[in-house]
Amino acid sequence: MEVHKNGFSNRWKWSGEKMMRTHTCGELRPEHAGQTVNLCGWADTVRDHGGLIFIDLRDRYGLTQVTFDPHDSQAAWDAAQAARGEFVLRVTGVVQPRPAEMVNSKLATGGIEIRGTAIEVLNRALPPPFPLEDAKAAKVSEDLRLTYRYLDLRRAQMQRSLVLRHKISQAIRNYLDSQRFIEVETPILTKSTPEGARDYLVPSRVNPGCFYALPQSPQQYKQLCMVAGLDRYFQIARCFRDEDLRADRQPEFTQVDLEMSFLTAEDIYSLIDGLLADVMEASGHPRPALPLPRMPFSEAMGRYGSDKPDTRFGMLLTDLSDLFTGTQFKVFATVLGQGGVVKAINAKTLAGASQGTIDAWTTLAKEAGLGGLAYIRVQPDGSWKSPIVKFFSDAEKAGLQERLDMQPGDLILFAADKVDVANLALGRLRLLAGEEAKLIPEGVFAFTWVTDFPLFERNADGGLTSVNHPFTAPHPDDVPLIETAPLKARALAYDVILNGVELGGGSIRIHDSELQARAFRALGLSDEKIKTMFGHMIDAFKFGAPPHGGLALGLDRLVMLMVGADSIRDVLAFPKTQKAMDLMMNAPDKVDARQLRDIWIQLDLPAADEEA
RNA sequence: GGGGGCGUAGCUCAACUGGUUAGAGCGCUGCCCUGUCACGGCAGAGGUUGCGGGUUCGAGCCCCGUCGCUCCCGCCA
Repeated sequence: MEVHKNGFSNRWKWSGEKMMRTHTCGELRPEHAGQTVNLCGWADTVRDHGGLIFIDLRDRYGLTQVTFDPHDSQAAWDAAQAARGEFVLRVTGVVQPRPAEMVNSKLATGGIEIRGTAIEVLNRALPPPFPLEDAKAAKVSEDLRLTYRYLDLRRAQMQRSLVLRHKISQAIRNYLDSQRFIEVETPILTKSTPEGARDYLVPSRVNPGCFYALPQSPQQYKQLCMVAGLDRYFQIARCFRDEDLRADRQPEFTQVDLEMSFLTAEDIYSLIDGLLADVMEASGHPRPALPLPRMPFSEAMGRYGSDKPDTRFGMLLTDLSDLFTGTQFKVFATVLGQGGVVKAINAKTLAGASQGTIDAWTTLAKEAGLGGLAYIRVQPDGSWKSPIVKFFSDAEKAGLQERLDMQPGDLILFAADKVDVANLALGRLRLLAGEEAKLIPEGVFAFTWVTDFPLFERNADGGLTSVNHPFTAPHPDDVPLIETAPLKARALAYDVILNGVELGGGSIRIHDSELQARAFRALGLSDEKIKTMFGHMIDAFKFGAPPHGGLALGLDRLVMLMVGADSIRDVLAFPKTQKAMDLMMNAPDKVDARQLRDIWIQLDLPAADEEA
């Protein structure tokens, strides 16, 4: 079977006379010479030379040049004069190879052109409000592109992204099918739960005062699928979270959600390793070496200052606490005396960073909780320029020199604080400095697993929250810590990271109702609350729940990284703005008072907004 | 909720320190043009400088507010 450059097999062969087109605009080659063809598409450009008119006809598959010469057909030439950009056209003509000097090597179809004998304007078009050439459209303000998204999506670049997204979804489905997974759809109208993000709520007409929630993920359903004995479940599932947006966060997004029974974490790692390798291949990238690298959470935080380490470059955090034990430098001595740490990164080549840059980084370090940002500039002659080195002993200087491998041109940035604060601050600075120093290579795909996440963390109210979610199994060695030292307990939880972006994560779940109850109690949930919120899960686990676990991958982020986009908006057909608006549909919008009455909603808005 | 950036013709941008009639390229319209593929040439139309208020003899420019888009923190896996 012939496979086209666009990746789609050529399954269709038109011959019926009712068909509007015989070929697509990306298909014709010199071997089609002499054939009479029909093409349909949009006028990409119209170049009218007076006597001779060129129209580049465009569809999803490519671009084909059609010529209209009055000697071929006076009527077609007359009609072609009316064509304008983005008109929808159907042309009839004869495929003709181009003489060597007229071949357009930039076009897949550049070896031929169509000598047009008839043209039909299927639809006229207003001039588009912004240019549809990729190079120009990339600079157009995004709100305009979003308002006319159907035009933005005509661009080759956008179509490539959507096609690749489809290819990736297909690769994932094929892979999981080959691994005995079955795709199961779970409800979109479901129940609100207290953990996690803010829910999108949907009022119930037939149950006054009650609300569904849109799922933040199909988490509970997929676990219940395991209790049901489905063994291996997956779903390419839409998820909803009512939180503020980012370049990589939309209010609705898509997860590759999966769950399996009778497994260990190793089974998940190798399963997802294979899946990601297939995704890379489907995206036209080389398959990564397997198994993908792994590091424990403690190492990610300690060396990269992040739970989603960007392993494309070094500049790792170096712990200098032991070197400065007993130092005369009061700032370090005080921190160390209180059980804190002194850590540093070597921002290679950035000794010449402007004071403005250093000031900006200092501001950022303070936002991260640091008291200030100490630094050393290593001068071209190897000497150190710094407000703090005068406090260092010779031994301390020698130790720094050796551990940080300080070379002329280097900039050393110090953080002295509680370990979590120092890691977080240096982790952020590392990313900025790495970018500033151009240390982050293009076109590299650095995957890593982060394993052994903590089970709990302290929340703003001083209580405990699940790092992952409350069904996450503790590490078997750490079960007793749930009551005695919950913050020290590790979880059987893991994230998979690509280039510093969290692609997804998951865990082995608790399948024992007793252990699950202990975990809920550690979170400070009352027995009554456990029953109303999670009673169905506890009940289910009493009926023979198998050991199970799983993971969810952010499909939007995965596709974004595969196509090299900066935002998941670029790989979504119809994304929302930062204020969660759909500018094309103008959603959300006000609704009729009667609709509100039906669902028992009464608005009590500030006076300024009382229309509607 | 907080901090930063942006907002001038359909699009992308320019407009000195606040100073006369707000310009350019692309696009659009008309005419000319038979080998272009970023076609070319000539002519032309097109502006509530996001919106509201203020300062000033005078505001695209300064101040206050507001709206929209965007990046980040908080929030969110």
